[in-house]
Amino acid sequence: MSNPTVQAEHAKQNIKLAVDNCIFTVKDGKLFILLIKMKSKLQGMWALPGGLIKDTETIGAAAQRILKQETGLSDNYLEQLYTFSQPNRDPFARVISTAYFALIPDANIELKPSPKYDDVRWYPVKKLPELAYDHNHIVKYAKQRLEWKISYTNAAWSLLPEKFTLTELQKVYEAILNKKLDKRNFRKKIDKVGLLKETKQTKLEGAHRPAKLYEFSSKKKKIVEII
Amino acid sequence: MSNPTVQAEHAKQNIKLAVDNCIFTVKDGKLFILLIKMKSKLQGMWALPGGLIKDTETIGAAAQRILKQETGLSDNYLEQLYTFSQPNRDPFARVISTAYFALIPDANIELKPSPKYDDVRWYPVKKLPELAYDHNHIVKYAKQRLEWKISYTNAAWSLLPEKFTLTELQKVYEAILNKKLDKRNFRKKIDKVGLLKETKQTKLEGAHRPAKLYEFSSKKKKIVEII
DNA sequence: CCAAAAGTGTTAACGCTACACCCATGT
DNA sequence: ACATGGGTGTAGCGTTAACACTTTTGG
Repeated sequence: MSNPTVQAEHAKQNIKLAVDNCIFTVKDGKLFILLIKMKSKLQGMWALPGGLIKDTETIGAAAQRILKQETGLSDNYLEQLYTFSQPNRDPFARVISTAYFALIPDANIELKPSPKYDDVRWYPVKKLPELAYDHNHIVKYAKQRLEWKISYTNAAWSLLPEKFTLTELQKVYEAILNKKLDKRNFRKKIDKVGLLKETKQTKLEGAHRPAKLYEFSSKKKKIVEII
Repeated sequence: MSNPTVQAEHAKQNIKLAVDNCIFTVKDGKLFILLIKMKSKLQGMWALPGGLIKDTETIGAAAQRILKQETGLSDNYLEQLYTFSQPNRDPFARVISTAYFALIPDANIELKPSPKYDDVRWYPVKKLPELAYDHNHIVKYAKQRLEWKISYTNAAWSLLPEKFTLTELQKVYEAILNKKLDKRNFRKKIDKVGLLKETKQTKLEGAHRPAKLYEFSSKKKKIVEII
């Protein structure tokens, strides 16, 4: 550190670095996002689950750590979204936050509210409350990315259980894109992409023909035009 | 700051925040990136121009400030790329860096090496030297994004002067995508997108038919499938 | 008149969209 | 037998990719 200018700049900087997670799931054909209810600062407001990163971890690792804390899940689709840096985004300190977004399968997950928060809940993204900080803005950004991801990559797979029917898959797409899709055309495309394989099992649910169950032939992330 | 946990975390964090710019241009049908030669730390190595962000500015503003310092240019296409956070990416301190990328028009720009650096140069991206920190990695990432941008948005316009010929435009695409394009199909697509308007001027250059000059009918950023 | 880049249309293959009926099951 | 969602094919249209010759200029 022989350069005094750099040293001076270093000394001056007084900024904290955080991560905020946009954790999505689809349930009953509706898109949900995980929110927490804040204690202490901004008490009672809903916000994205997040936290400061540690000196020795990457931001991605921090996001994963927090995802696991909130949902118990690991090894999911998790992707850096954007770094938000408005100086006044946090009224209490200069905090720059890197947002991540994660997709988790239909969540009959035991949410375990950590002592850090007053509550944890899945909120339908169509009717979000006013969130703390710039989190409404972050969620808006995340929704756009999600739409893109689901249309152009195989990320949808992360929202489904191990085995699923084609109708369930289609419902995931419809929930995220917020529009109806044609059943036959949808199946043609899925078939063309060729990432699914039939299982011998079927799913019987209600008074109608049982549906074939499918699984992924590979779980690698791919860029594939789907819709 | 009533929560002692948060306070403790705050107190512990010892991370600096920087920005690194990937500034591209196309010259003579080749893609270039702006690099600086380092003084002091890692002396003699080439690196992306960057610097620490200030307590009162956004990261984007920092990127713009640095772009202006290096090239004198402002008001260009400038976009956040990714935030790189490997704990060991900077051997001297924990520095997390948000990379930006910028496109500037064919650069007969007076590069003014700031006293911070030993040299500033345009490097052809096809033969980059080994760069400082994780900058080779950042550039790789930036190249991918650039390919995508040029294919699916009107970002190419940022690489051209006010008025330009269709062949010049095509050369920009060919340089970035690193492949030849069909002249007639290219022009059909450009025409369909409808963002250009003819001027009455032509450009005469060498012993052949002069080319019509075009300009943009709008400079707004748009998402448009082009190639 | 020759060299060099500018400019210009057509055809064939492919992909996308719209659309309607039979199937397997539970009650 | 009927109600419910599962499952399947085709025709028309638009988009893309491949391809070659004429035009305008300077030398």
